Amino acid sequence: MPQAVSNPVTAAEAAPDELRALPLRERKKLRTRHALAETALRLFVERGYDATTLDDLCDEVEVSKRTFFRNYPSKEDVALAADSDLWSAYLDDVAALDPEGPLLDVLHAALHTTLAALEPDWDRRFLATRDLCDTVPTLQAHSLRYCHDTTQALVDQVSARRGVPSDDVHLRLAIEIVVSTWRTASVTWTAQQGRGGRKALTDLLSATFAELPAALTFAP
Amino acid sequence: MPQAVSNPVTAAEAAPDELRALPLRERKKLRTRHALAETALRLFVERGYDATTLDDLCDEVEVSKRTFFRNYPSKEDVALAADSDLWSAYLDDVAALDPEGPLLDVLHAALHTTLAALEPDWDRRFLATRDLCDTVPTLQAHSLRYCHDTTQALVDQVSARRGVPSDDVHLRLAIEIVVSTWRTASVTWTAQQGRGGRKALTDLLSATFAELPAALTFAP
DNA sequence: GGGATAGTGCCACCGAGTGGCAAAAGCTGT
DNA sequence: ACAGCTTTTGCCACTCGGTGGCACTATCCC
Repeated sequence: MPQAVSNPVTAAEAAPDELRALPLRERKKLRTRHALAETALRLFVERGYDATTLDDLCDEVEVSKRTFFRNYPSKEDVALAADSDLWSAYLDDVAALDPEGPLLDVLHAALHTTLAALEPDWDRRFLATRDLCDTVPTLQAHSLRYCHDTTQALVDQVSARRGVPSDDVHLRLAIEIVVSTWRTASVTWTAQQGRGGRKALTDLLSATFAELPAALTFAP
Repeated sequence: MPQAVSNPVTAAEAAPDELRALPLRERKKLRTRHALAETALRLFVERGYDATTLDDLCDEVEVSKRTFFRNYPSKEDVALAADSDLWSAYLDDVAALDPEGPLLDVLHAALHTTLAALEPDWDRRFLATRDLCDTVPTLQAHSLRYCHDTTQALVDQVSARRGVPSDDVHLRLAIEIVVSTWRTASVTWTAQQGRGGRKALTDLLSATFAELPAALTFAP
């Protein structure tokens, strides 16, 4: 009697190295997690976000809806996995940093570090996610919530690290500006369909940071 | 046989002046709109956002759920009516403005104009809304979407008005910074439970704008 | 008055999200 | 290899937010 294999590894997406280390159970879980995010992004782009039900997605990935919700708290979150990857890596990187010098420069530099370390196909996923956000209001909303949560987490982290009170206006302003600058750079990059890849994005980021002083006195 | 009055005016919230001008049908509709927003805010604060179902709300206001959705597109939107009031008034005010001088100053001044013109009880509603946002993630998300939509609308408006291309980096940066500054001031105001009322809020806003240059070079 | 024109209520329906429990898969010992 | 334990999964029933359709009522205009 042939054994029913529940989660076979397809030849295409074989052995992702680091996974080999983990126990089998964890590997399986991570694999369905990735399959869910990947398939969700594909379906959302192909058929549209609203037109794709979670039942469709779960059919495609061959898991139950219950399993989906054990991996992602909501339909929005699976669509925004690329955002989540960015911000959680960024928070880790900033935490691992030696916080010397002007805050804006430190956070700017850390962002470059984070971008450089993301997986190669993050570009594509992030770009697709941005397109989705531009057409689906609730995705835009939740994407902005990620920014906001990151802002708050950064405020807490920096305030704890250096002796700044967490309600310091300069602290919050500076961090809000960092995130706004990132968003502006990313909007510009997205507007040109991500042309130039990640290098173009990081260049754009630096250029946008450089324009901050001029923006304060901008008088068209 | 006693006539069934569908929407009687309670003594407490009588004749709001300007409404008298409108045709009866519109007046009724506006009244249920206000009742929905007012009651929703009260119930959300009293019982919690998630614990309050739309059926509860509709029972209280004595309208059908269908009628609710003819007035507000979602549960989030009725909770964020105060945000919506602010931003739509702001967009109108900026549109009616003569756009001379540094953009940041113009938009800052317009925000004061808007705040001064809002109804007296807007303070209370806005403060309650902010508290809700701090505990309900989806409200936070949709509140941020309002900010983002306003940002985008301002970009379009200013770019059309003056000869600036709508993808100009300075333009977007400046407007993002205005909104970030507002959010920072409003967070500070909320953190102290809105002490000092609207005057304190506008003072805080000016003070926060004044700290922008210092924030760029902030080095704790 | 009477007919056009909203706005409303009701009903059936879909999809997102949750709780509970039994089955299965993986991880131990021996 | 097998029994016993833990973790993960699948299934079921359920709640609630949100939509479409249609009949009904209230307002408006003549």
